Order: sequence, then structure tokens, then C-alpha cells
Amino acid sequence: MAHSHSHEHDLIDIRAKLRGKDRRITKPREEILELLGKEEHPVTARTLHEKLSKSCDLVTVYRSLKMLESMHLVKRFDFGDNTARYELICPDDHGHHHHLICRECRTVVEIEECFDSELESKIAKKHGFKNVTHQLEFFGLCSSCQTA
Amino acid sequence: MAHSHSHEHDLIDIRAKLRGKDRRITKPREEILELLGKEEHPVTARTLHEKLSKSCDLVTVYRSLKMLESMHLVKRFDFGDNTARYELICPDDHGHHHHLICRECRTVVEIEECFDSELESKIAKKHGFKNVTHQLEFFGLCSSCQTA
DNA sequence: CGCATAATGAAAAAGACTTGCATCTGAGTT
DNA sequence: AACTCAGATGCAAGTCTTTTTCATTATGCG
Repeated sequence: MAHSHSHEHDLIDIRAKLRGKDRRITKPREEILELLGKEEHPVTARTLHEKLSKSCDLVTVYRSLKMLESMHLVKRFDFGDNTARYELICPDDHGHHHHLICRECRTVVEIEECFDSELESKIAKKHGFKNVTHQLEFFGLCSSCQTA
Repeated sequence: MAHSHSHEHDLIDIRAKLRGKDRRITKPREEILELLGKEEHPVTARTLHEKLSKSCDLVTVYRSLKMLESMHLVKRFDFGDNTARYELICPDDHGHHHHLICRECRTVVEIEECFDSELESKIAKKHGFKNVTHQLEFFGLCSSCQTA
């Protein structure tokens, strides 16, 4: 999903955004971004750190993810296990998509469907909120786990 | 929301359910259930423990909530801050409703709206999942925080 | 090159939650 | 009302994720 096209272009874009905010392009950050670009699903800081073969400290992974989130370059997801997962925001869907997670084996499927955005603006207006977004994740039993 | 009507009846019901599963009705559990019945919004174990004026150990609160969740008497919510929140499931909405949370001050509003359940069954069928549910929360800036 | 300041690593702390174990208690049985 | 025992509790300690502190390093501008 995130690695579908013009991967290099994305990275150049990201560099520009970072520079614009006095953020430096460091080796750890480059590696983290590159790895994130290859991931199919949201990953935890710990997993990322392991895949990085620990080329930087875990703390740096946490810090980088937080920074990248604040710059809207990655998005944080919550799969209900007290562990944050992050995904590179890809321009295709404006970083907006959801997941279907197996309660049993934790398999993850990306979901492109979403409800009509009208619902969201209706809710925002009704309660006087602005800048409303949502987090939506589906949980169920995947086909393998149904039989098992 | 949860304390709208026939509070006693709910508690009797709960007692029956617990007995049916070899679960005991203890003082801590009664207090926890009573307090949950009075809450407007999902609460954390810590908050609950404080409101209980620490009449039981925090560990007991964690254990009770976990047990009650496994019996589908309370529902767990994730507001994206690494802390589980729980709400008594009220028969009105089968425990199904969502929240609108202010990113700034963390104010919570209960939302009764939801998307058409057809979407959910469509997604389930498409990916061969069964027993699909969803977690949906809205985040935004409440009116007070917009001006501030 | 040199400098200001942002970023990093290492250790320690903070927080949420869980586990082990000895003790206690609810609630059915006699 | 006492007996029994599985289930529940408290306390201490442990795990796991994430944050903070602070001394050191390195990026990117002039």
C-alpha cells in the first residue's frame, strides 16, 4: 500500500518538509522512513527497532515516530493492545484508511472502505467541534482462526 | 447515559450473570459496578480506584474490569493515550456507541450516530472474517479550545 | 571551517498493567 | 451455624511501553 509508487519522490518531499521546520535529516530518520515505506501494515516502535537491526537506539525510534507524527508524515494506530503502531502516510489516501484485525492471530488487512464523510461533519457541527477526524478499526475472526 | 433507568434491575441482572459463571459478588466488585453505573464516560482503572477512595487495591480494579469485560458487562475503549477506559454496557444501545474527544482538553461527548451496519458485513464477507465488530472514535477541537 | 542548536545514546524514571503467592471470603453443603 | 474450597484479594515484585534527563555528537547554516 504505502510502497506502491514513486517512493523516491515521497522521500524528497519528506526531506523538504523536515527542512522547512528546522528538522534535520539524520541517518536514523532516513532508515526509519525507508523501512516504514516498505511496511505493509502499521508497525510498533519495537518491531521497527528490531528490523533496523538496532542501528540506532529504541529511544530514537520513539522520538522519531513522535516527531514524524507531529509533522503528519506518519499516522498512529491503536489496535487495542496498549501498543502504538505507525504507518507512513501515503498521498494516495491522504493517510486515511482502516484495518481489519483478527482477534485471535492478529492478522491485519487494510480496508479502503469508509463511511460517508457527511456523518463526520454532521457530528462536528452538532457539538461545535472543528477539525474532526476519526479512528476506525474492525476486529473479527479471520478464516483460519474460525476453524481452529 | 448508563444511569438513565432501572439501575437496580441492571444490577440484579449482573448478579445473575456472575453467579451463572461461578463468579462471586464481592464488595470491591459491587462498588466498582455501582461507580461505573454513575459514570457519564469511560473511565480508567486509576480514576475508578481514586473514586473508590481506595477501598480496594488498584490491582483488584484491573482484575475486576478484565473479568467484567470478558463477561461482556463492560466495554473497553481506547482514546489513543495508552490507557484503557471502561464503560458499563447499557442495554439501551447494546453497549454500542462512540465518542467525540477533544484533542486539546480531552473533553468527551457521547455519540449515538454510527454508520450503516451493512458496511461492516460487507467488509466481513469480503475478507472471510466472522464476528466482526468495530471501534470508532472521533477526535477534534471542542468549542472552548478553538478560541484558546 | 565554525557555530548554534537539533538529535542521539545510555541510563533511569514513569506509567499501565500483570503475576506469584499467601491469605481471606463468598456461597453452596452438611 | 459451622464446614469447605474454589474463587477473590492484597501486597510485592515484575513486565512492557513510553518518556525524561543529561552529557555528547552531528547537521546544516553562514
